[in-house]
Amino acid sequence: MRVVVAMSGGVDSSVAAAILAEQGHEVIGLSMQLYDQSDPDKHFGSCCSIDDLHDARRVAAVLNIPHYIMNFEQQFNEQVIDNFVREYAAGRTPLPCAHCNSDLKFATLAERASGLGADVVATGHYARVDLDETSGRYRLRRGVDPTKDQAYFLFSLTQDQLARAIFPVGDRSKDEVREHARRLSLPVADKPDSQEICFIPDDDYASFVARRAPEAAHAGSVVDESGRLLGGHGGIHRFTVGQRRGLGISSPTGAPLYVLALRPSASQVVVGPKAALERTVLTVSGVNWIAPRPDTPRPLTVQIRHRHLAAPAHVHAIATDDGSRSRAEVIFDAPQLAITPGQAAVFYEGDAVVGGGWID
RNA sequence: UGGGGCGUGGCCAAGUGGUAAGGCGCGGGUCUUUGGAUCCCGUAUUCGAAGGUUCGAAUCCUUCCGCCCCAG
Repeated sequence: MRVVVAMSGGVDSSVAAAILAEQGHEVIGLSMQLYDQSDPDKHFGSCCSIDDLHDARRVAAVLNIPHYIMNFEQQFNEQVIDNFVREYAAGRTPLPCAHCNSDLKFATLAERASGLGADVVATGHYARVDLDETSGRYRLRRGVDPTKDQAYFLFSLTQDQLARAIFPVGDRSKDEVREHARRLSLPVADKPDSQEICFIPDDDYASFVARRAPEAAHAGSVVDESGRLLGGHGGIHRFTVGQRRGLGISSPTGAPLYVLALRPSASQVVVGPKAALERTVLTVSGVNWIAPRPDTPRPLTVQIRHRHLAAPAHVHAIATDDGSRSRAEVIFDAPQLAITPGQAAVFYEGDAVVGGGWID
């Protein structure tokens, strides 16, 4: 079978390509160029920098597979970065990796793959996909390595996308993947794991947002739940629900303060004690159902951020104004801390992703 | 000059005789393909200065220094 592998230049996607090649597939390596690489003053983060593209090319050479670089600057800008900036400007906390996956890797890239005559697209994600014979639907499951599982970032993949997706490292541990890379002498075998936001060069995401959305980056006030003024801030985009550090304010009681909510229209940051971060109910929009949609409350577990231990809850679809039922309500059995608008709430049944959506 | 208040780590600040809370900030760590996210650890031998009382003082007394408010 002809397979396109999205190669980021990291260990995981490199080993994914290696595994497929070893299995005898006709593997084509594809890398996405996401930034304008012509500006020497710009240096980029952990994914898809010029160095990463070189790494991908070197790995492809070792594996003896063809490798192409496709320019995705415009799409990345429009679908990932613009969303990122817009969300922060609106007082929400974006999850760019999820957009990058669904909108770029499994949408645009899959399209290009078809152009190359490939049947499927593989990535280095720690997740698994299989066909549920009884329902005829594809299932998305967590990766076997619980410390590296990335199913959370893939919740918005559609049945069509899942049908053509392969995750070769999903049933391996990170250690096994690195070992595999060393055995093949892949030049990226000991490359550090990526982290942080790949398109923010210096960790200074706030300036990045302020540059792209100056109208949203104006000063405002920090208030408590009763509206009492506690201090000022340099822009609502600098904060996220649940945040403790960086407020620069001591509470009158001496207890730590956490961001409870952001009010973009008033440019207000609302803070309060940790206990005030607890919520039992949330709603999500833009829901993608991978398993059949539950129209009545169904017991599942729900994960509200990466690295959050999915918590027991009842989930059911709710109708929107146009009746499309693209929203859902989640009622947790026990209160959860810092449910953050803009993040994804992903529903699981065991290790299978039932669906997920964007927290309102 | 008279009256009042206050001086606790870089900042806010609790503590009024029993051997320096807490928060912010900062440093380090954990975690991490979202979050200047969370979480953890560290951060004043010393309480404006000098004396005194006491077994023991940031806390009581004396003097001095500095700041603030009111009066003039």
